[in-house]
Amino acid sequence: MAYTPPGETRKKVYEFVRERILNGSPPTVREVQRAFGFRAVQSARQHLEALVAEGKLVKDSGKARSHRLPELGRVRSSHLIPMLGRVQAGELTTALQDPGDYLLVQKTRFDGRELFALTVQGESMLGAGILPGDTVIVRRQPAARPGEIVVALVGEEATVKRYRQEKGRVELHPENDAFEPIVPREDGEPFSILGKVIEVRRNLE
Amino acid sequence: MAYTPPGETRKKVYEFVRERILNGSPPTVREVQRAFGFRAVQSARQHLEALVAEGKLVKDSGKARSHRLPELGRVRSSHLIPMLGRVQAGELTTALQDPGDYLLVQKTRFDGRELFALTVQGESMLGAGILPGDTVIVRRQPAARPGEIVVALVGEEATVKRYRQEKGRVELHPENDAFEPIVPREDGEPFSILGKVIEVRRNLE
DNA sequence: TGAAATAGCAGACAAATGTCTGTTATTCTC
DNA sequence: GAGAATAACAGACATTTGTCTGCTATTTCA
Repeated sequence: MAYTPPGETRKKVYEFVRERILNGSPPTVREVQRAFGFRAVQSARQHLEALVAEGKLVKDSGKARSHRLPELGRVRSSHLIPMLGRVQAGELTTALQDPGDYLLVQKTRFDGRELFALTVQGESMLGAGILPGDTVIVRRQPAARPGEIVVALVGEEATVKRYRQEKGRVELHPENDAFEPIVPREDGEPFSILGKVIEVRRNLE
Repeated sequence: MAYTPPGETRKKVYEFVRERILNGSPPTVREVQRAFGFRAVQSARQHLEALVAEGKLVKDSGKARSHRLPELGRVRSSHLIPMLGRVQAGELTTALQDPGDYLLVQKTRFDGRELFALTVQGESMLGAGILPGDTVIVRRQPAARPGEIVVALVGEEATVKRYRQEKGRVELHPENDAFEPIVPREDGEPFSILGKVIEVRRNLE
């Protein structure tokens, strides 16, 4: 590779490695070498070592593909959660509408297996800033506290509502005057709580 | 390691590898060996090969740490984008409020470097389902099409509004009757478009 | 009981990968 | 222009890691 101004190649190496790390496969020294057309392994290694010295990368000495991003210690730990298309009655089966649909979320304190995502249908939660087409990320749990937004199974349908306790009984409230609250009836369909909505995402592109 | 019932260890190996992959460092065969106390490398390899045969894992033959989750091939490709605290006048400098704040987004067709995130302040976009505290993900671009939601720099302040063209001039419209549209004045402060809002996220936890 | 399947072990080899020493070319700075 | 700093190259060695062949033990099932 021809001589390049100081810092120029360094920066590109960083971006290359960063990209690879984020995509789940940190490169080997020789992969960096090939990617940049260096004729010597050492050329790649030089840049990598410098980046580690600068604190832009972290490395486990001697191990293969061990470059990491320092920020990932704080920020990474991502989970893939399934996009559920339909929610089957009773048990929440992980029946995927499109088996290829997964959502990437940052792990905080919950385990990824407890999470799933749904696409919102209908306008019953407009007042809470949840629009049709929005994606809600849900943590499975059988109960909720008043005021929380939940996904509940009413009959055979999954619905997003705000959980409330009125006059000693639980109710599911929409946030849109055009809709009626759902109250449990002795004769009619009961409802069960599938989980709590912990995040809302809307794609505008 | 003592003999275990068929399938039992296999399952644990899968979970071990899966966890490691999701956390960004796929294990080597010998790391699996050590993790399970196998006295032979082959014992670990046997399980890994079986998992690949079952389709639960994917592997690049001959390469170190090359086990992957099949889903990731379709879904991964993530980017870390910075959370901008303040937006400085004129140029959008990447001045981070909290340098440790990054957001993980799935890459589609845009480059990660063109993206940043902002926390919404104020209620001017309530009507569009954008609430105070929401995070908007923005793609940097100097112009927009009518109807798109943009982040614009008005004076020294960054603001989220809907971009419109009325009577032949561009305007920034809030979606809340309590607020007035922003129109460019010859005497007053001009505004510039920083980028287009491509995603809205709200944390409810 | 005996064959088939699965689990695990032993030891080795080969390829991939990290690391090292030394050299040359280009740019920057004083 | 000389020295320092950076970039790139050459060739080698050591370790890590993937892969292979052959073996024993336990379980399953006909």
